[in-house]
Amino acid sequence: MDKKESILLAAQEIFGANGFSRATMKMIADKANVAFGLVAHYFGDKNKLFMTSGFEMVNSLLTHVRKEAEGAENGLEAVRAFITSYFSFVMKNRRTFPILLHCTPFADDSMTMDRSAIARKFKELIDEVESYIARGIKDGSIRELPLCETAFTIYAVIVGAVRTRLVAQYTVPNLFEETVEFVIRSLSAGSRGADSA
Amino acid sequence: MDKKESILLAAQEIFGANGFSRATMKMIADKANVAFGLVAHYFGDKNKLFMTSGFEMVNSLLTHVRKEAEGAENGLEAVRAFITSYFSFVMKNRRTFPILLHCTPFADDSMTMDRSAIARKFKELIDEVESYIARGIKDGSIRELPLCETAFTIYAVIVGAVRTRLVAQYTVPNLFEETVEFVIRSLSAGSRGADSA
Amino acid sequence: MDKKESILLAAQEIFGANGFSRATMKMIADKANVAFGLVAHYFGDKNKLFMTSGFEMVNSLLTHVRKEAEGAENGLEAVRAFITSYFSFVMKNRRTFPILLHCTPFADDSMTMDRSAIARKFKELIDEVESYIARGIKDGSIRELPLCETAFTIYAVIVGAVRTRLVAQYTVPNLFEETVEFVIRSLSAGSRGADSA
Amino acid sequence: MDKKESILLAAQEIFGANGFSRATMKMIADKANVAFGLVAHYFGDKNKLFMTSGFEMVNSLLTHVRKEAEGAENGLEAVRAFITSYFSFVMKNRRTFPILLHCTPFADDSMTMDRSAIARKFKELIDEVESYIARGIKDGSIRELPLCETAFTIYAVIVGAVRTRLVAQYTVPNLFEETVEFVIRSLSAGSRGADSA
DNA sequence: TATGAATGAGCGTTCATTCAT
DNA sequence: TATGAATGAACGCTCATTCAT
Repeated sequence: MDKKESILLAAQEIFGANGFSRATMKMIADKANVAFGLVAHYFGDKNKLFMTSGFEMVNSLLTHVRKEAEGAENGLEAVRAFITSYFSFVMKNRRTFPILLHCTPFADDSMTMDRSAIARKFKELIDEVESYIARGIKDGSIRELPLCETAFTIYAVIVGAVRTRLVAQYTVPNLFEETVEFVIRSLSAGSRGADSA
Repeated sequence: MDKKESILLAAQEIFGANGFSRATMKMIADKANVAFGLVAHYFGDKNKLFMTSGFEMVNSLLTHVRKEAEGAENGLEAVRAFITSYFSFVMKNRRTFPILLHCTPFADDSMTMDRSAIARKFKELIDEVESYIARGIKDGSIRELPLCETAFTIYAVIVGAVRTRLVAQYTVPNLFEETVEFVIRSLSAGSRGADSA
Repeated sequence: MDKKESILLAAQEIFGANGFSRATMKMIADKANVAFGLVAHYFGDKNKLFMTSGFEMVNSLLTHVRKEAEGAENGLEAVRAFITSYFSFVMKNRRTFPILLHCTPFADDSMTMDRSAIARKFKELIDEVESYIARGIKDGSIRELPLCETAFTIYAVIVGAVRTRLVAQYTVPNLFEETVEFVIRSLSAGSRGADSA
Repeated sequence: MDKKESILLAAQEIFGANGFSRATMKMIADKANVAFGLVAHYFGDKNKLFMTSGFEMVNSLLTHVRKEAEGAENGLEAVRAFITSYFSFVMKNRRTFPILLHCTPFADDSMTMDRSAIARKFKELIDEVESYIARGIKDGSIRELPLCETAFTIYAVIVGAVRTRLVAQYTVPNLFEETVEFVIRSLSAGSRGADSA
């Protein structure tokens, strides 16, 4: 792994664990085992490094969830696949994922950044969900619901659950599994919701 | 309004808008129109002021939602009243509420604070939801569901929706209303969920 | 004990234990159990309080040592009585005496104060010693020695011993007793010094 | 002279002239003609800089006095050489030596520092004196005296004399010379003390 | 490509002092 | 006599940034 790569990885970990403000360039350089001058050399200032770190992560996430959802048999199952693979991506990248809790339009840290660029990027994820819902309504697996609001609500559920798991660290054994069922019940066109699951 | 009170109000606004790290004592003193030395005089250091600001807010919130939920006819309606009054409290206190997006076990900022005190305080809110669910299962208005996971999921939905509205600022016209229906559908014991609503 | 008196006592303890810079008006007010505004009310600013505290102490010391030394049978014994009573005064006032380690021309703290006033005050102590030496040379109990240098050296020995005991806190069991003998041996006109002791 | 070195020198002067509390990092940086951030860059915080400044000085002192005392013909002369060279070191380093009046177990400033580290360092000086006394008693140049108490008393005399000269600034022409004779008389095994001198 | 010396704005905090009550 | 609210200068310290090597 070359030094540039190790800086990016270190940045994701440090920003994820500390947020933008508390993270320092020196912490990142130390974790990457490079001279701290090299960080600026490759990535410019702190803001740019933060954005680069976050965008690289959200692109990985998008690639991951799209691949999992694309084989779904209907819209409802595509939503299920999206949420399930989202959570599995979170757990697989426990060390670096938290950068997205900071570099997100839903995050406090983002409030001093280039918000529109971040918002546009994350909108891709929500649009993905919205397309599954549209498909589900068409194929009959999802009941008639407003597209935009429902997509945002589903993403809000995911955001809330991930924060509960990674940040709040309350012990809730089957949180992720129950979150999936919670959503499916609410969407399902079939009587009695997700009982069959 | 005396100066002590105006400092607390200013602290809630400034912390809410900027988070702990970016907020400065000077910003708070300026907004409260007092000398910055007075802040320390009344509230001690920045950490204590942050905690005091957050706890005052969560206590107001608790009082508000409990009052609204206590007259509900059954468990399901109590959940509805909780969420509805939670959202109305958020909108009524748009300027000061955001302190709770930071002084929360679900917040990035809390990661350097006295997490257990915060976590205990917010647990009161989640326990409130859990009690409504238990009541709903008993009275037949809510289907059989795991108590703890469901309570946390509902709270996660609320957290996510509030963040979407206050932080992300995407334009989603009926987000709060649809969030309520989304939850009610998923909980409702009746066939076809919340169709009657 | 009235409040003014208790403030002075508290000031001596706090200044003695912390020195001028680290001592605060609030520490003094707290120890005296009075509102901190009262300190300034009675004693003016911090500088004046420090000087007042020190001068009150050195006057007590002067009164004490003069009374002990005045009955001595000869000059050498007067020196002995001076040193012995000086040390006994130190130990009897362990809590308040250390103000003199700070409000002294030999102290670091004094370097920003009105040095001449302090120097003049302490010169009274050294002049006292010098008068005993003069008397001893005249009555034959002390050998021929330069008056000024010897007086200062004796006072330096005392200063050093008190610092060793009160500040350095090395464990030296008979330090004060041996210090007295050390001085007497060096002064004594008799052959073989203080052997008779 | 590089900047690191000039900071250390400036620190010794500023700490020496003002003590720990009144000295400021800015004063030191200004005297060294560097940005104040550089002080922290090289020496960490104020406490560490103070300790480093003091320890560098005491090491120089130890090296100096040991070299002077090692050629002495007997124990008494070793004591004389120790005191004489101690005083000459003081005068040769008038600007920087006073740091040792503050970074000493006998100093008021030390009362908030890591006292044990300082105490241990200075004990080397006192042990040096003690070894000379032991040698003198053995070779007959020094009378029978308690080792520990006498060593501490001699060091106390030195401390007191240096304070009189550097801090109190009374005019006492031959203070250092008479201090040496004062000690020698008190130690000397020969009849009539140091009369031969 | 790689280093770390050097800078100084800006932060939280302390505290002597003043003054209305 | 007695109180403590109110002020702001000054402090130690952190850290992003620049730049010569």
